[in-house]
Amino acid sequence: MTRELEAAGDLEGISKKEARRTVNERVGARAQEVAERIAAKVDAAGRFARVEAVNGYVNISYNANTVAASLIGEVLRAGDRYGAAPPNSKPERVMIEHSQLNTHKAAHVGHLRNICLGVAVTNIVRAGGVATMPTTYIGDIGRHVVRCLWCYETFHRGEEPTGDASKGRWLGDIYAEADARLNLRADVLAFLHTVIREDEVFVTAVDRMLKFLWRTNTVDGEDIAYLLGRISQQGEIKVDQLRDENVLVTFWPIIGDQLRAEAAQPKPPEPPISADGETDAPLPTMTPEERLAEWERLDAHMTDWWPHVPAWEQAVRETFQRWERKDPNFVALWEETRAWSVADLRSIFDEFDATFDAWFWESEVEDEGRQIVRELLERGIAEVSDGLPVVKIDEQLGLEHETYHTLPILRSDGTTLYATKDLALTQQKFVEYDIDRAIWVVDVRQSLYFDQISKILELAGFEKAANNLHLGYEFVTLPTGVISSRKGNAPMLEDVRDEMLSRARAVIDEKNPELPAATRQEVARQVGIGALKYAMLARDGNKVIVFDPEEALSFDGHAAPYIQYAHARACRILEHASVSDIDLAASLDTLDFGETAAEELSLLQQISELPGVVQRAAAEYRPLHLTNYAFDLARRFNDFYHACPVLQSAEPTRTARIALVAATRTTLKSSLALLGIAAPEVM
RNA sequence: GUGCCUGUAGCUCAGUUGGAUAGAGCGACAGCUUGCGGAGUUGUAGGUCGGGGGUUCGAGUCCCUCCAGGCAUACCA
Repeated sequence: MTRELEAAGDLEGISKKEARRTVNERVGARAQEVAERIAAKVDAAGRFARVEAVNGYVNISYNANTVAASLIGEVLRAGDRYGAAPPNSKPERVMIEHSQLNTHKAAHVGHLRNICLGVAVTNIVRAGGVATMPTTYIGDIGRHVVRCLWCYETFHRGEEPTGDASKGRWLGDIYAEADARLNLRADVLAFLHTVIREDEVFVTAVDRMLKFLWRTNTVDGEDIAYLLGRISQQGEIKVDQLRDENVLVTFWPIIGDQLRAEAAQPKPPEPPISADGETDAPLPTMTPEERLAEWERLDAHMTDWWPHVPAWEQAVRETFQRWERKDPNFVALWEETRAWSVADLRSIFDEFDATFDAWFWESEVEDEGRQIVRELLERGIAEVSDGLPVVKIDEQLGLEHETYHTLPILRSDGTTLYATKDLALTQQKFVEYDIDRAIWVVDVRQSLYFDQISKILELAGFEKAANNLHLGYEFVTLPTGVISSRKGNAPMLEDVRDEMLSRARAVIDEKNPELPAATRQEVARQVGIGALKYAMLARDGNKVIVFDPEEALSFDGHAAPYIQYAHARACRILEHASVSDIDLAASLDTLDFGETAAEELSLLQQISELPGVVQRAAAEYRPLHLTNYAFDLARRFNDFYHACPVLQSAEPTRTARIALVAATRTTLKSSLALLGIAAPEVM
């Protein structure tokens, strides 16, 4: 009917939906009747094992042996490449930039998601038949590096890491210290603001104590008046409003006394929820214990750090200028310490199977970035606003509605921003490498930023800017809340990795103690890293991952070890069977399952779907399709394993089932490999 | 304010260009090994698919609207 309408030209220029409606109207019969008529016709052709009409659907059953033999043959021939399209069978050439780690700074679990995604997307797009070029972009210069080196020179010159910690890790600790020093005032003020806003007991108590101090006349009265006002109004305290900015150091112990008293008190009963379910105060974000802990953390350096923060900030600015004018001493120090971090980065990349066709460095695109900023200013695309070079993108595009806002492209002191460098690199990618598309695998919070970069380059007449794609993903949080280096609760990538490995090792030592130690070590690595990767990939990109170390470390259920275990079992069966894939391939002509079980058909069906799943995952840049596929495949294999004896069954079923197991093993391995996950043969 | 994202079982999540009775895992409870590995497996319990409209033969899926939460929004990266 569709064909008739097409021939008559009735379906031209109308939507799919309208077309379907038109067809339905012409058919003029109920779906079930149509299905029955079609079923009868198809059945008459005699090419299928069974044809039936159910609920308006036509179910067609194939001849299992014929289809199975052809499918299994295809899988065994393709081996590890089963599921992949021929290399470079699509004309596109794509650069995938991911794993943008920093030197002089430790990586955390958030970076883990990026690495896993980047590796998997690269594998999958390549398997989809597209030429891929994985690249990374290392933050080897910028504010964090300057802060780290300032702290190193000022407080740790000549020191060396102790114990077996790497120099890169040690440098990361120095960066964390620099951050803590420079952020002390901001942290203290933010903490006070939170406590003042959320805790009325605190407000009245501190208020009372301040009044007492005022009467004793030991500190500047105006400052006390200011603090009293802010506390009673539950507003923010601003240091520049104080006459003596060190006055907070004087009050700090008083605050601590009050917090200690509150934490020591027995918990007040839960406030009764009123009938309408409303409570008058917002829920506090910190318990009394947490408040005290945060106070104690800040108190450790309140007295000795607070007065120096402004001078330190000035020193950091000066250090920045040393980089800008390429002070030889500073550059030498930078090169030496950078090498320490790079060694660490390489080992992380090795461990997570990230390989790159090119490494880009922030330090190498600063000059080109400045050049582009100059051009943009000369051509009137950029302008200087309040001393700051910016592009008013909406204005430039003539957009009425605020869409792309305004992007600063250089700091007012002439130092470069991330944007300065990205403008240069983005252009460079297309100019120096023969690519059709460039993908950024970066946190979704930067999506506006990448739109801005693309639009600015388009404004500058760089047409290929439209071929940039930001593959965003949501961030990783902890069950206790958003990761914040301020609170110091972000699990470091290396710590998480270490914990996964030792946990995996403990499990295999318990389950399989007779394996050689070296094998257990290697299997623990494959299982531990695999579980970590799967946890990072088995969630859609637009969902936040709540990273619960306990859950990620559990090897039960919907997780990589389940799939790896299915693979190990399949390997075991084939080992007992002592048949090679070649022998099996030779026996395919006479393959005979006998009466096929539902579990066998279900497994065959799943195996046959891998190529399609790969295509879809590649087109959508979504490894999630493959994590789901691999888990489903493992589950169907387990169903089969329990329902259908393989080695104990009689010929010719025995050989047929062995062939099916072989095809399953290959497909499991192949689909895990696309995710960057290893498939151990024993575990 | 504006833009983007999210809302499906107690918890964590799948759900294909709209298509058959909305599925897994975890947690809970009750089973399975005289068989190729129990990191397995069977069953039970658990659902106003955030609310309300609309389009359609048919909506978790598409459109509108409202609610709730998150993120972004000029010198962070």
